[in-house]
Amino acid sequence: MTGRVTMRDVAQAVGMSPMTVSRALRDDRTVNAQTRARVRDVAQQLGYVYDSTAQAFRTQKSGFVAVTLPSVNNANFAETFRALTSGLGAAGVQLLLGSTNYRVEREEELVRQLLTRNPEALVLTGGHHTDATRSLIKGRGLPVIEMWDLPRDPLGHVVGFSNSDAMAHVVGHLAATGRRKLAFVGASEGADMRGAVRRAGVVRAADMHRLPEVTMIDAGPAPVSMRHGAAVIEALGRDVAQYDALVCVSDPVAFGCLSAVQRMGLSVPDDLAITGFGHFEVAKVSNPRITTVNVQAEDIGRQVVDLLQGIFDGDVDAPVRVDVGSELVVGETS
Amino acid sequence: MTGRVTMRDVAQAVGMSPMTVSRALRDDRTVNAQTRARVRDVAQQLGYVYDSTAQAFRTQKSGFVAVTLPSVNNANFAETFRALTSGLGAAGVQLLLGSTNYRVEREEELVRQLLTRNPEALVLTGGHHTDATRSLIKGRGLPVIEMWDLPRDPLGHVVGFSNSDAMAHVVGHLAATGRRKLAFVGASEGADMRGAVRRAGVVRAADMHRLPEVTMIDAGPAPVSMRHGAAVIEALGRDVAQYDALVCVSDPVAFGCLSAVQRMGLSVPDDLAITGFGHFEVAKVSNPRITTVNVQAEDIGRQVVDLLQGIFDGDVDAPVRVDVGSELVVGETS
DNA sequence: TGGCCTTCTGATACCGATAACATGATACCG
DNA sequence: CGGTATCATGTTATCGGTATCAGAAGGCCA
Repeated sequence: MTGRVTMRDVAQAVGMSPMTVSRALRDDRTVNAQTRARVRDVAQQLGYVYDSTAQAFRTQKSGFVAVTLPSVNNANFAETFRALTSGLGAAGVQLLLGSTNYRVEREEELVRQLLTRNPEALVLTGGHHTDATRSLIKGRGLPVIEMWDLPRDPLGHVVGFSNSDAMAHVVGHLAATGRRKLAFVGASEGADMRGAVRRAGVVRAADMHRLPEVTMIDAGPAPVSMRHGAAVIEALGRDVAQYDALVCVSDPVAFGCLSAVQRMGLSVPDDLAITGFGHFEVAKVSNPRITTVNVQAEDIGRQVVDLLQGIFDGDVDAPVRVDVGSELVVGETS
Repeated sequence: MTGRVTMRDVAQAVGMSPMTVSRALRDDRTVNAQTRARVRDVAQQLGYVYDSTAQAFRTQKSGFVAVTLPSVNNANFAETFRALTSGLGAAGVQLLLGSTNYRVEREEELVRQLLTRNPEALVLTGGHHTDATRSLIKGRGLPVIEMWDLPRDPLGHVVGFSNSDAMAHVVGHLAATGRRKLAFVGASEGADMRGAVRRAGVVRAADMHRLPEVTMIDAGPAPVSMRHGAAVIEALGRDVAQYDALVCVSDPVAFGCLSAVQRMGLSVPDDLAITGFGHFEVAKVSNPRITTVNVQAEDIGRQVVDLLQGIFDGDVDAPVRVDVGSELVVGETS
């Protein structure tokens, strides 16, 4: 019934004012060293727990950075998130995470919700948003970073790479090694914009290299993963042999395809090349290793952290655009 | 300079008191329907954004549930988290996520930090905590749920399964199919308690089945994944053929082992059986499919949501213990 | 007509920390 | 020794919602 322990209680116990307690707990040097120590001791004894909500309210600084990801269940996004957490955690900032399930409407809802927590910055994955999302964000003085893409018309800062260029490298590599009849394996057209950009990149690059039209193989609604890759190839059966190469939207999909292709007795890369995207662990360990694109998920996270730190320190005025690039990693499937 | 838009501003604009605005925005039916609509319109027009911090402060209800996970970059934990997010999001609760990197000291630090946000419940992964963590939690009236384990001496509620029993099933299966010389592939002894429990389960079960002593193969500090499994087997070389079966701490590790074993020309399961844990996607798609244990990560999340809902509704008094069980899934590697 | 109930709205205080300013005690200076 | 700098602490007001109680307006009944 005594309710929670507040600074007032601690103050009373040490015979000082709450203000002194506040200062002591924040290690303010204007407070006498002995007093500081005593306050800390007593606070500990009383089981005092600092109330960040009250602080956030009074100072109008929440200590939160809001982040949206399409999905946590994706090693690359998870890696970015990990880098964000450890980088910002050191700065005393907590992350507020939301996942959009690859849908911009869901993102809108999330942003609406996250903004009510008064975050000090907003980090969005991707550069496609609903108009409502855009207008929610604009006007407010809130720093915004879009990551994992290089949007044409950014909301604020950007840390990403060109999905389209990355795919062009993959297609260039395949063309150079004599592959001509390509199929792209990805999610159904629809919500997943990053997937769509990759697909478009493949088409454009194939065109540039004067390859025949790229066949689109639909592995189902996003997110698509190993089992979808495997299922769609199983459904296709031996017909898959008509292609020289399967260009997959991600490594998990590529692994699914690889596995299914091998099961039907075809040889990779002899009968057919397969490429992935993202440099997931499975691409390095699978047998054969999958040709893929390294996107430096962790680096994206780190760059975002650096940028945020600069913003909080007031060192950033103009919008920043960081291209972390990407890199073709030739494996044994091509 | 005008600062943020508050309820006061909205109230002024509609010529009513802030209290009425507050009620209107919360859809309180005691407010006249027309007034409600008008308030909403005006709020929208002024770009008013509700301040959850102020609400949390005044009502002493944060709208947060704090969750700790060993790692987000793990499909099973990510799946549990997804289930929690979608289940609790519907109830208007937001998740505060922290990852412990499989270390109890890090968990302690995290819990300390999370508690300052005044969460309405705390969901921890696993049943091993530092004494400081335990005392931080006890005493406070905060509902606590430990998940993914069935701890002997729980802090509060529990939703999990027996890692040890699950491993016993795996070993039983191997013994029944004539495997005798087992090796366990897992992380170094140390922080990861779930891994340690699995290891102990294997040893005990092997003993029970009168198998020779189980060899421990150390794949490095937690978390161990595909590449660690592959690396440790590569380092072992053909010596691996002395075992009848590799019992791996997780599916990714098992896949790494499988891949390395295949690369050196051995056949699975003819020369050697391999088992995993967790029913990860890779186990279903790999070639051959990996014998594993299905742990229903999503179900754990759902059960935790149900439990929390019960707690918030005041329907739960005594500590609840839910065993979601686990199930051996025999694949093609054994 | 008076009394009472229903419907809607307002006034006030408060949640816990802290910014901003004020104050009391000492020390130190020429 | 008066005056000013320095150090340590206290006082007051405030951040933006909302619980609680009070009250005005209108309808209904006997």
